[in-house]
Amino acid sequence: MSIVSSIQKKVTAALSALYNQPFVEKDFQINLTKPEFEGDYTVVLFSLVKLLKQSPDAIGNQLGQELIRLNAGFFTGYNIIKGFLNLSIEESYWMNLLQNNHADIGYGKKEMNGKKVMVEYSSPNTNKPLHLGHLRNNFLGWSVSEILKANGYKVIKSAIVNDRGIHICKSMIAWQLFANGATPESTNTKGDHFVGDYYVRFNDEYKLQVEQLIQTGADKETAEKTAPIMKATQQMLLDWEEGKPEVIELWKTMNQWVYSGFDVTYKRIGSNFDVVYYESNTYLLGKNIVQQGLDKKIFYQKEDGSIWIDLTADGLDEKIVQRKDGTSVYITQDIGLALQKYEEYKIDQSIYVIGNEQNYHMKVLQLICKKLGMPNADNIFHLSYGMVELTSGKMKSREGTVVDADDLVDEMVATAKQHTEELGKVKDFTEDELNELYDILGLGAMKFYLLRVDPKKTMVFNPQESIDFHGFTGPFVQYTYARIQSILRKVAGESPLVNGESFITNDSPAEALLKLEKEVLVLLEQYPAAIEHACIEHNPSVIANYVFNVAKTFNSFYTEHSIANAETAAKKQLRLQLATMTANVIKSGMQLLGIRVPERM
RNA sequence: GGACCGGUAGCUCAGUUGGAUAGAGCAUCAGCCUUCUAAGCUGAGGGUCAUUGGUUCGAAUCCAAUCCGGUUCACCA
Repeated sequence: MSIVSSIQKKVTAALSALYNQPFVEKDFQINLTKPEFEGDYTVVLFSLVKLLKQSPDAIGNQLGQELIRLNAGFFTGYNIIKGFLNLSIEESYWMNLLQNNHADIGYGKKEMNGKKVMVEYSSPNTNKPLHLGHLRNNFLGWSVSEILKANGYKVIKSAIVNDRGIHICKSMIAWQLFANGATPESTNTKGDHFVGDYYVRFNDEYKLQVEQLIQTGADKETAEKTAPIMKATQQMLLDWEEGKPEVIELWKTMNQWVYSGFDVTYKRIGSNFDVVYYESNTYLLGKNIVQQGLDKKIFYQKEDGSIWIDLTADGLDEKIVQRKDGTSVYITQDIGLALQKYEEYKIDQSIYVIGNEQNYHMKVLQLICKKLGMPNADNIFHLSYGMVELTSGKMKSREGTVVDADDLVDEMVATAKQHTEELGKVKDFTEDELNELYDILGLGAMKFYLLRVDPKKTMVFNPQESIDFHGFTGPFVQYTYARIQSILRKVAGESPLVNGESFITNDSPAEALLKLEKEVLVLLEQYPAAIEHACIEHNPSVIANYVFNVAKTFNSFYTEHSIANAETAAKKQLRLQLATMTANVIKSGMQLLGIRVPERM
């Protein structure tokens, strides 16, 4: 139990005893005491004033005395300033916290709770390579999965691959027209980039044809519909749906190119999936659901045969669920897949990591699932995240203003290399060790950068300034870890110091905690709460901010006080444990973000 | 036009259930390497929390209106 909730309990008990009436935690508030005042935690008294009709000072004094009377070994004193009751905590509490948890690698993580969650993320299109926006999605999906695991959930990571449809046919047509049989191998190009180039090529050609048609007198709309390359693409989609062998063959080949490219990127950034759904397999799902919905009169049919649902009573629009030609639409597939997920895995919760441009769509999806009476429809959660914009504006693939994922990774790793070489601290590393370090640092910087911001907010990336390695960054946190490891390595060589040994012994009683030591401890105590908070909010930035705070606070302590050359043996032992626990929390927290930490850097 | 999201320091972002004098990083300026890694530390300057009104002991936080920005409202996916 966290110290805040344990104080809450004690205060509730004391109040009930004093005033002979029941109190709940919401009747008052517990905060960390501001550093300028004496004390550790503060009870805000104002809300009690109303309930008890007494002055804040009177309540504060009664409560303070009662708390100390009931918890003699826990609270050591109190003071009241302007309606705030500041409580001081017995030092042994912090000593015990450190003593009991410093070596616990699983500190802050919960026992398995028997619940299953599916996290769907990444969900790429197979017509172009991944860009910065996809990276945000991937890092978020991964991190949220790790956070759920740390909170005791069993997590199934899934992806739905958008491998069919008109956009896929566009790159296929362009390849047929312009490639002359070129392949990723023959051009020495990464497969996803190779296909993406033809997608761009399609758009260039299409634009050209539309302009030509407009010049010969066609209006814009007709031109866009009748451009030969577009007509060919539409024909190809029909051929694909009919299963025409040469189209299927080309489709398979080109998708395979993309997958092999994606594999490289996913491996590099550390994404993987337990289940991969392909839209070419799922796009017919949901058709029988439409029939059921029609029978139950949740859906209705228009004269032309198309099937709809009326959501106007819920403040939304009317939504089509099946076309007049009997084919299913996007939302129908999603309903089908949602149901399939439940049936296959019996999941308690289904999380979709999808950009906020789909907020409306996901709202509709959930509502329809509810109306259809699907099990667990209430436990569908859209983890909606904001776009990554550039300082110059939005990323647009057609205007060539996308930040390519592979390029960015390369750049980050190269920057890591450059910094490392300039500093010259790891000259004895082997080639392999160096490359691993560059990866850890480069990717760490990138992931931290994308995860430290609240997911739901649109964020801005400046390609000129790129991503920093100083300050509120991944490498800053990694550096703190590496420095601690350096000390621990050094001390491990000394005998007879045993790492797990208590710093409180009979012949050397515990010395008072210094201000900076205590600050670190107070923060470390909050780690379990941070993990829980991050889970409830589905928000990795909680962890990123927390872990930065820990690193920063530890660094202040580190420059001020020596660990290996502490004043006394007991102090040394305490600080070694403090450093160990800090390192463990950093490593654990970074792992929740999908970021590795180096032993040296 | 309807719905949803956002607006906090020059820039990028925190800010818990409404709590004490609104915080970090970058950038700028001034310091700190003979002692555990300076990718670090210490300090300074920098704010009409978009605006106005309301709720109350107390508002960046809640409510209303307004302004600005974004997303969305397809027989596309």
